[in-house]
Amino acid sequence: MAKQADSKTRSVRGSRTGRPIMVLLDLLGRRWTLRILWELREEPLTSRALRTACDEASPTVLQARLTELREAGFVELGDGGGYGLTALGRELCETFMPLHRFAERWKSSPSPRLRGEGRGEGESPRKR
Amino acid sequence: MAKQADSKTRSVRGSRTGRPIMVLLDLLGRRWTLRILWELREEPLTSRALRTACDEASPTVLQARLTELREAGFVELGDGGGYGLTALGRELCETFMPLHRFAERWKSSPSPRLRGEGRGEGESPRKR
DNA sequence: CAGTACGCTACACTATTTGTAGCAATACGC
DNA sequence: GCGTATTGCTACAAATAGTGTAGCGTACTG
Repeated sequence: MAKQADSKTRSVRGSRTGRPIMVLLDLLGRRWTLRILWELREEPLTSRALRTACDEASPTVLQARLTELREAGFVELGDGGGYGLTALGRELCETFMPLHRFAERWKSSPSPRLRGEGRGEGESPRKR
Repeated sequence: MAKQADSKTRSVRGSRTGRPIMVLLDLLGRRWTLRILWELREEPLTSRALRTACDEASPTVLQARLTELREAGFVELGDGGGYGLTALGRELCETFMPLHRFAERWKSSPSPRLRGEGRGEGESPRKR
């Protein structure tokens, strides 16, 4: 099925429009992708070190994500071994920096507790 | 689905540390999560409209993501029906705005073409 | 040569996502 | 009231993606 086209063109599920933001959103919305970028933000890591940093995620996915990220031009395999962000990848990562501050704020905010309001009225959350 | 604890506490795969950034990264690194936030950035949408906006994604995942996002306090179900971002969700979405610009720049940059450099092999293709 | 670390792959198993169908509750027109 | 349309939401089998463990081939070091 010729699954690999140019990583910017291939129409995976979640982005059939071809709009770059959608393709990017789809790429980043895969398991471990954001985490990998995050772990690589400071310094390059060897594949093994990256695996450790990512809570021992299975090498299968890591390898898959790393390949996608390399195709996208965000990550590269340094000649001495070890993965690092490209200039582009570093830019992308910068974009997520505010996320860290946001996460800190988020964890300390009160849990909204998901009320079944709207129209279910009263207090019957799941009765159907 | 009794497996839901507080969305900030539950230790899903990908975030066993409990560090908020990890939890957030894990939550956002699920399929459709980023897309949903993106589609909701302008105005609230009904579940059906959201589904249409997301290339007819299956209601199952959408519903799951929407619930997670509601538990996290990023999205809420308006009283008139229709999902919208909360103040917190809007903040989070702001964080991603630079992503749009980045995506545009990205699509027009040259494809790096993922060479199999690094170690020995000069041009052996990664066919499998 | 043995010992180690590297990038990467195989493969069986499990979890998540997809796609299609459909339900209950509300809102409108008649 | 009765149809009809829309809403949020769920069931469930099939497909896909991710997990976990093992191991390969290639450098390095001693």
